[in-house]
Amino acid sequence: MSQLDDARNNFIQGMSRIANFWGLPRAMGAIYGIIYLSNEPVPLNVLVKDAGITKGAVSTNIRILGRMGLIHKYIKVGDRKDYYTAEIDFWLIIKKIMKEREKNEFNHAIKSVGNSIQMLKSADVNDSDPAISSFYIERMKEMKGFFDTLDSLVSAFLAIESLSQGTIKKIFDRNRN
Amino acid sequence: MSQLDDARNNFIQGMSRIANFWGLPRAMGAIYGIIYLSNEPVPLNVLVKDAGITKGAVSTNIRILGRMGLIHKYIKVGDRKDYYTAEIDFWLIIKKIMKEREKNEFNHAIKSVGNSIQMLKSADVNDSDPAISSFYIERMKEMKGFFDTLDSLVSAFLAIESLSQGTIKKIFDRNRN
DNA sequence: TACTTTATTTAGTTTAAACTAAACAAAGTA
DNA sequence: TACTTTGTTTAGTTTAAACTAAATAAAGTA
Repeated sequence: MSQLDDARNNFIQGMSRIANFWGLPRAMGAIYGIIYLSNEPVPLNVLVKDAGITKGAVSTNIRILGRMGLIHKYIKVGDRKDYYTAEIDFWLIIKKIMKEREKNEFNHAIKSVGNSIQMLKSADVNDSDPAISSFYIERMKEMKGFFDTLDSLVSAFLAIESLSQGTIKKIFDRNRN
Repeated sequence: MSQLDDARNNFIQGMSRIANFWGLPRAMGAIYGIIYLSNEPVPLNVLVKDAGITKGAVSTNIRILGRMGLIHKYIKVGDRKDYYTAEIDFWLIIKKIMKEREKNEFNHAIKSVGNSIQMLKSADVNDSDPAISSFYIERMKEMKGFFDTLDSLVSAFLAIESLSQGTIKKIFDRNRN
């Protein structure tokens, strides 16, 4: 086991932990780490060996990684194997995930806050305690405001990042030693 | 079941889903939702009833919510019950979570990327392929740069938000209809 | 056509998290 | 002191996710 391998293993382990932190399978993090640290497209059988899981598990994990835009399928002509490369533009990954948030659970949940407000606003006045109703509306609006601001924030940054590759990084790099 | 209750249930359900999305117990989201939508401190027995889980489960969930700064314990004199109130300043919650990130798993994992780079830099030159080593370093630095930038970004926003309450919200509200 | 190689799907197993039920602890009250 | 009320801890159960093993599919090759 060379020092290079040690560093690589350490990195891959870190990716596993990050995945785990985000509620994703540890193996998914490891797979991304392996592909990310390869200078050539990686076939499935290598992932099976290096991540230490079966074909089936690699297959399902890699499909999800692909959907999230973290990896890309790469096909070599005259070779039936599927190869995979890592997306290395992390801002692009975030952008893709944000774009697809319309469809996802998190967005749906956030929207339900807006729905709840609407439900209260259109509630029959005679049938509901106005003090409670207005308290609910106040609290819910507070939360909705926060989510909307967060959303604007992220959108703004991704827009800046689109204008000129690496803008944000440059701004902050100037302030670092 | 009044329209008010419908809206409340809808909101609490939304909180459960958001919790679930972040890899937290659904019940934890529900508990926070219940407390958040109460204009007075909520005792444990109400949470048991409204969230539909046992005392034990409420007890453990509420401890974690407290650690995350999402709720606060509130003690009434001459009353042995513990009551709970919701922290409604979400920026403060983020700030607290960020401050405690030093101790947490995510930060540890991110640091491991920096460690891996160090391992490569201090690797015995004679004992390692320089092409692979420099490729590894390049990739790892790319990722570390991204994490550092993200970290700076979040810190900057929280600093702005600290300077004057609600600054960010105001900036974006101006741009909304 | 039969055989190989590869990826996906499926059925069943393992594992870990979150819960319940119940014991326990703490602290007041009769 | 015994009893009540409240919260926590613990042992065991349930559940859901992620995995393995094996069947299946797909597609090329002899």
